[in-house]
Amino acid sequence: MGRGKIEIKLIENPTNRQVTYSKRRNGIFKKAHELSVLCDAKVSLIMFSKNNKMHEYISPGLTTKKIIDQYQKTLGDIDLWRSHYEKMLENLKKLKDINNKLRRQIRHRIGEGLDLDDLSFQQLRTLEEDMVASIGKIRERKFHVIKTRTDTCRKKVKSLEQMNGNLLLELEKCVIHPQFVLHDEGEESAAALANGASTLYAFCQHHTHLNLPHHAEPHDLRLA
Amino acid sequence: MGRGKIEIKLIENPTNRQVTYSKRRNGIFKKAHELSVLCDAKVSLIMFSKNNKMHEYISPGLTTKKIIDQYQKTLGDIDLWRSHYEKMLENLKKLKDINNKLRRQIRHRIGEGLDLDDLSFQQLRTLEEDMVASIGKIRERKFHVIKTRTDTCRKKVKSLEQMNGNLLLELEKCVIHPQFVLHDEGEESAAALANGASTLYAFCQHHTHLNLPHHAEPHDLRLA
DNA sequence: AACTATTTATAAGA
DNA sequence: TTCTTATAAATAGTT
Repeated sequence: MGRGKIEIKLIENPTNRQVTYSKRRNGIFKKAHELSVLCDAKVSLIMFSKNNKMHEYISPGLTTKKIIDQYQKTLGDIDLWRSHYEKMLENLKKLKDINNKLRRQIRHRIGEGLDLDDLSFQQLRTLEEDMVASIGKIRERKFHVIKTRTDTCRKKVKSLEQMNGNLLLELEKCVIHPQFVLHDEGEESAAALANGASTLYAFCQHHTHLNLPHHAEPHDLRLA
Repeated sequence: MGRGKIEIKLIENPTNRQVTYSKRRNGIFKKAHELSVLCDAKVSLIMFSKNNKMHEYISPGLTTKKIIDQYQKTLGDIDLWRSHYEKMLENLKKLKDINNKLRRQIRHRIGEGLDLDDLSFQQLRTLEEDMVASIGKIRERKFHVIKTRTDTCRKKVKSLEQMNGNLLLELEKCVIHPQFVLHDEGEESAAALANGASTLYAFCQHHTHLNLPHHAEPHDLRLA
């Protein structure tokens, strides 16, 4: 009904669609109202546009709630909410069961007395074997972590030793060619040089001791 | 629209009203569907005739429940059901979370590689210590079970030995006082007695071997 | 939002 | 109910 016939399929043009929605919505509301009056029918008409704007019509003297209540009552036992609700309850129960089983499993693995009581001898043996295997895996992982750590540490040590060696070489050059050191202080250079060199050397030794513990393992390793 | 114009007021004639209801209902449903398709709108249309017959239309791919939910949400209705429902959803989520945590804990205790990776060295050590302690408890329980078993077994053995002894004594009595045995068979009693006695003795010995293994441990114990 | 040529819905009759 | 059909009503495209 209009200038041309249209196919009943989504109107792609948004403006067009919006206009049609608006016009037809009014048309439907009018028809709903006419039906309500002409036939004394109870009509609930709820609609959401594509952009989720809501519009509703409800027969005079009624509320949407009343209609919905009657609707649910009519559907009776096939009550959408009830079945949904019951499914959720079931789900909750299942999850709780699973939870309890998991907890029990953990308590078994922790070795809690009361829970061990309901394991058979055979089950105890299996559990023990499992645990031994698991501990093995955990230790493996632990040793891997240790190894990684010590490797990293050793690399650091090596690079520091190298650096130390280089520094010492540099220092020796300074001692052999005093003109590169303390040249600002003029006549005091000899004494200052002797002093400075020994201090620097001590410094090197000190840091060698602190940072390069070749034989002492780190604290964590002793605990392992 | 029809042969004549009608006033929008209750149709008094019931037949007429019913016919109009039927026709217009179809018309409205058709319009509702067209609106759904043309404008991608969500439409819920519920109606009750004067005699409470229900009819509904719902946009394709939707349920009346969904529409009503959205309706309530849109109105911001602080619907008891909704809050209840949402609490349940929350509950479900929490349970799932707990579930996952428990599973993770178990996987740690089982020593699953990927899950161990996210434990620190310190955590690994703690876990290992825990496991060792747990294994200790499991072993304790196992040994307790073993002990109970062997004790029970020994008691059985003792009582059976006793019984055996008693039986043998009884038997000896029979041999010494043949009048208590086979007295029904009259003249054949002497030969029967000799035969019977030896058979009974063999029987005892046989069962002693089968049921009283003093030195061999039960199968389960060897596996422990 | 108003107009209007057309299509669609439907009241009344069969 | 369903079909028919004259007519009222709705509305697509246009302004």
